[in-house]
Amino acid sequence: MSVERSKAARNRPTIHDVAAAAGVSRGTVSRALNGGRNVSPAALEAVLKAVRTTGYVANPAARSLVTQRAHSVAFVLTEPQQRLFEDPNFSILLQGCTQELAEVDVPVLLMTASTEVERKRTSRFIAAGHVDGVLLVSSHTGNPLLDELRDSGIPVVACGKPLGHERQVAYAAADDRSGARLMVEHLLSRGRRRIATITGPPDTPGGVERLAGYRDVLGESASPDLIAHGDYSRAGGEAAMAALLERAPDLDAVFVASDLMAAGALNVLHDSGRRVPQDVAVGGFDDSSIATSTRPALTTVRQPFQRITREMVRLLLEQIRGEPPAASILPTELVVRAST
Amino acid sequence: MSVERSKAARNRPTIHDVAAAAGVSRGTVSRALNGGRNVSPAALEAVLKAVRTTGYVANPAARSLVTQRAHSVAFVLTEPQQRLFEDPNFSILLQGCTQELAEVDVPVLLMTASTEVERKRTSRFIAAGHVDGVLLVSSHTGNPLLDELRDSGIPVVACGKPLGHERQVAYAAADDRSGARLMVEHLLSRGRRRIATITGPPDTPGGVERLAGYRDVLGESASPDLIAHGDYSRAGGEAAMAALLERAPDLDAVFVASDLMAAGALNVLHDSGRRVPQDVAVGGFDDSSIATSTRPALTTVRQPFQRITREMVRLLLEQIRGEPPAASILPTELVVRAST
DNA sequence: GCAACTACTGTGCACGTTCACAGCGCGGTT
DNA sequence: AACCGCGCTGTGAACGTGCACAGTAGTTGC
Repeated sequence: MSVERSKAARNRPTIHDVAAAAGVSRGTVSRALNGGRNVSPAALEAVLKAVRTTGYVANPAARSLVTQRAHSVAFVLTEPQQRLFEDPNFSILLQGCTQELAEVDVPVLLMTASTEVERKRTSRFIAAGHVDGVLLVSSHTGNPLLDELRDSGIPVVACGKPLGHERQVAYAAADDRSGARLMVEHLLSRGRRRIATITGPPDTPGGVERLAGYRDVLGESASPDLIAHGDYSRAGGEAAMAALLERAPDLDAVFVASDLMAAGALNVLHDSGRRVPQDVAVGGFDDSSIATSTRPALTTVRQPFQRITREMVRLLLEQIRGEPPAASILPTELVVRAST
Repeated sequence: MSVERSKAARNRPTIHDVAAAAGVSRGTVSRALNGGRNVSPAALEAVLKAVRTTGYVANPAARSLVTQRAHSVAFVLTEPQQRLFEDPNFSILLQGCTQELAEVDVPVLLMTASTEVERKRTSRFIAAGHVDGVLLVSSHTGNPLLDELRDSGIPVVACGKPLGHERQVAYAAADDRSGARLMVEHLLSRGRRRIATITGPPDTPGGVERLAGYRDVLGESASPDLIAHGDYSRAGGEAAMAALLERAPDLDAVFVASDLMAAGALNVLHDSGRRVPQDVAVGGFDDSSIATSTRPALTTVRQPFQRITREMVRLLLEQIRGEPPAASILPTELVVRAST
C-alpha cells in the first residue's frame, strides 16, 4: 500500500503532461484553466480534453508559491474548546462559514486559541501565511490575538462587535440591542411586571448590548436585584437563575441572553416548583436548536445565523481582494413559543 | 490598509535573509531548523538568533512543493450538515482530532460531503493533494466517497467500523457490541424483564453492533415488538419510542442506541405519563453532554471519545509515514445515573 | 505596401524551500 | 607521507505553477 501510494503520488500529472497531451505549451494550459482569456477555441477544447484524459488537478502548493495566496481561510475559536460542542451556536457558525466558502472553493482551517499555548501556535501559524484571512469567533474582549492578527496585516472578520476595535476590524453581528428590546416588550405585553434578566459576561458584546436593550425598555424600573450575570453556559444559567430567585422570589419573567443559559434556567425554575409560563415566563436569545428541545419550547430572539455567516464570508473575501474593512449589522426577529 | 498588507507580505523574511543574518548558507539554516543534525553548536545558535531577530517563519507552500507533503489533514463529515450541531458527538470528534493534531502542528481542514455536489468537490480537492490524509466520519455504508478515496491512494482513517471495508480501511471504534451487553445486563440486574431497544440505522456499525449486543444478552426473549429503529436524531428517538409504546405498552426498560435519541425517548415517556426510572428505565449510549442535561440524568455507555480521536490521529500519521492501515477497538464503560 | 494593431502562443524566470552532492579541514590509521 | 573517515558547510538543482515578455500570423488602416 505504501508503494502504491508513493507511486500514485509520483505519477500525478503536471501541467507539462497536459500541455504535451493537448499539443500546446504550458502557458496556454495555464491561461485556459485560469479564466481562458486569449485562448483560441481549438486550444481551449484540446486543453480541457487533455485535462480530462490525464486527470490533471493543479498542485495547490506550486500555485500558492507563485501567487502568494494560500487560497484558504482560518476559522479561529478563542472560546474554551468545550464550548464548541456545548453551545450549538459555534457549530452553526462553523458549519455556515464552511459551506459558504465551499461555494467559492475555499477550504476552511479550524483552529482554536483558548489557551496561551494554542494562541501562540495559531498566531505563528497564521503569520506563516498558511491562510489568506481569518474568521474570528471570539466574544470576550481583551484577547491579545486580535491585536496580533492586526499587526500581521492579515484580513480579519470578527463575529459580533469586537469591543474596543469596532473601527479597525471588520465584523458581522446581529442587532443585539433591538433584539433584546423586542423580547422585553413582548414580556410586558404578556402582562409581566417583574421582569428579570440573565446577561452574558460584561466583556462580550452580547453581554453589554442585550442588557442595554433590556434597560432601554424598562428604564428606571430595572432594579439591580433583577439583573444577574451568566457566562453563556448551561451551568451559568442555572446559577444565575438560582441567585435571582433568592433575591427576587416574586419575579414573573426572565429574559435570558442565550438559549443555553435559558435551558439551565428552566431546569432551576422547574426544580423550585414554578410553572413556565404560568408563574414565570422565560425568553431566550439565539433560536438555536436548544430552543425547540426544551420543555416548554422556548420563546426566543432569532439570530440570523445564515445571514451572519454569509456576511462574514463576504466581508472577508472583500478584504482579501484589497478593499477596506467594513461592518454589517443584521436584524433579529422574535420567535414566540410556549415559554411565554 | 491594502498597501500595508501587500508591503507586509513582500517583506516577509525568507530563508535567505536568515542565512545572511546568521552568516551561514541556506542549507545550514534549513538543517538547523529541521532536526539540527550535522550542525555545529555555534552555527545552530547563530541561526536561532537570526530567526528570532528577523521573525522568520517558513513558507509552507514552498516547503510543500519540495517535500510533496501538505502537512495538513482533512476532517470529512458525510452526514447531513445539520448533524454537526444537533449531535454533540460530531463536535467532540472534530474538536478532539483538531486538538490532537495541533500537538504535532498539523492543521485540520473541515469538509462536508453530504450532497452529491459536496462529495465531488471534496473528492477533487483531496485528489489535488491539498492534504496528506483524511479522517472520515461517515457512519452510513454505501457512500462512494470511501471508494474514491481508496482509489486515490490517500491515507484514510474511519471513525467507527467501515462496514464492508473492514479489511482495507483503517479505523478506530468503540467496542459497541460489548458496550450494549453491559447496558442490557445492567437493566436486567435492576429487575427489568420487558427490555425494549431503539437501534441506530441498520446500515451503520452502531446500528448493527449495538443490536447484536442486545440480542447476545436477551437471546430468544427479544421479541420483535421490543425492537424499533431510529436514525440517531432526537426526532427519530421520539418516533421510535412512540411506536414501542404502541406495540408494547408494558415495557419496563429501553436501551437506546444514542443519547440524543434517548433524550427524545424521555420526552415521549414523560408525555405518556410514565415515570423514569420508576415505570420505565432508560439507558443511552455515548455519554455525550446530553446525558447530564436530561431530567432525569441518563445512565449510558461511555464511548472513550478522547481515546478514539487519539487513535484515529495515530493511525493516520502512521499511514502517512508509510505503514499499512490498522484498526483499533476501544473498550466502553457503563455510567450509571438517575434514569435506571 | 507598409505600419500598426489584434489575437494568440511559446519561453524564461521567479516564488522559497529541501535534498543530494561535493568540498573542506582535521585527526587517526596504515 | 599518504590515506581514509568524519563532522560540518556551501552550492546547484529540483518541486509545479503563473506571469511578463517576446514573438508570430493575420487583419485593418492610411
